[in-house]
Amino acid sequence: MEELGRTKDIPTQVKDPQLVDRRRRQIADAAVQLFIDKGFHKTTTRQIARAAGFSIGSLYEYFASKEDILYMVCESIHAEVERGVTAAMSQAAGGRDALAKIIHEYFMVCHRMSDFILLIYQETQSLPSQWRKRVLENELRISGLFVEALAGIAKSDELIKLNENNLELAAHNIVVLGHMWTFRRWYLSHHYSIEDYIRLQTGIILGMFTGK
Amino acid sequence: MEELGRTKDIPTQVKDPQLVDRRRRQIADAAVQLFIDKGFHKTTTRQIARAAGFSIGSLYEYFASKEDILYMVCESIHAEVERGVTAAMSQAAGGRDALAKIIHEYFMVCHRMSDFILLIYQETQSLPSQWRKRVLENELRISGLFVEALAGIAKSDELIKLNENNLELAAHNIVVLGHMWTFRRWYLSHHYSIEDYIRLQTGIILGMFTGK
DNA sequence: ATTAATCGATTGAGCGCTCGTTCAGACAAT
DNA sequence: ATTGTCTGAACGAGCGCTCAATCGATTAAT
Repeated sequence: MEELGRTKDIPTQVKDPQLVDRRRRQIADAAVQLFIDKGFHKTTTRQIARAAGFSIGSLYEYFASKEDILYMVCESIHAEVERGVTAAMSQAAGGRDALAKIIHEYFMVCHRMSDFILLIYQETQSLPSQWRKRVLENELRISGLFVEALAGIAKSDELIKLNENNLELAAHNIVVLGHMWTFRRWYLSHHYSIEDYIRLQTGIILGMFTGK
Repeated sequence: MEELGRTKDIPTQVKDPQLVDRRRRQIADAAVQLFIDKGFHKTTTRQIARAAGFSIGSLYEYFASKEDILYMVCESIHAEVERGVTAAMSQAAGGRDALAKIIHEYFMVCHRMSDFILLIYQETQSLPSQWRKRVLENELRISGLFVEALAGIAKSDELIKLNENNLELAAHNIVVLGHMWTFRRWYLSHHYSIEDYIRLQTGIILGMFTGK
């Protein structure tokens, strides 16, 4: 988690922008772990402040509300996921192997960010509506990356069964099957290693497109 | 929602078992709607009692804690889903059409129970651990129904690519792609009707198994 | 060089309030 | 009179958030 999302819309009392950024990073890093461990509602603002290393008063110099903190956490998670996904895609060449490669990289991102992705599934509903909307836009933008990638691959390969609707839905399926490793790991991780999971799912997913 | 799950383990002060069942049903029906609308943590016990039609004191004759109510709600949702799924499977004959039929029925269950399934995704983490475990067992049992169904179909059809691991994972995939309609409906329902969704996904899923 | 004034950043006790839960008593049925 | 059920006022812990006070550093005045 090296970069905050677009959080410039969150108001603050503090003048120095660099300081704002540094403090918000501290807060986000502390908060995200507490949210993962105990959930958003059972985490108190005092705990966040203490974990971040300063007082409750200071915390409210950088945020207007507890929900603002959750929003920033969600933004930074999505920023990190998006970075991972774009990195995966820039590495990929063309054709079928490219798809397998992208799936592998993306699923590893999901594996690495398991707790964070799960948090978004569980706590997005706790956001005020205008920020929930933004978080869903992030989610959609990430899915869009897969739509583009699939479209590119479809051109350079004989993947017949991909008309427009089909392709979009297939992209969402891939995204969600990556998430599945996070929200079903209570079962999956006891039966498959991540590499097994990726190998099996890749086979199944490629089957989606090559079926006669 | 016509039947409670196995809730006999929830303690109560009240002697008459029929009354316990009736009151708990009242409470569950009231609570589930509040939980869906506002979330578990933002729903108060007083609101639940009022919506159920009696006082806060009575509510605590039938439950020991707010979490108990959530547990019963989750149980009854899973009971309803399981009923829907078993009903779908008992209708199905054999072969490929059977699979398509099961998918159709199951996805319609997900469509009908959208809010409820979403609630389980969001609030399972709020349960005390011994009950969270039970809820996940329910989820696993439902997935198991699909494993059995797929195994049965695999015998009576030429679905080659289904070794044991593959089959189990494919079952989970179907379950999750049904859930996907619930937790991505903010996007999907604006682009596909439920019938479109089922038709497209069925094509994609069948491709999973018939790939060369 | 020393002091005074100013400023942004930080603090934490405390405010007002809500929550989940309890319990002493009311009521109804037998 | 006893038992089973229901009531809602009362409790007190804990919440998000505020704000008057303080701190430390930088600047201005002497």
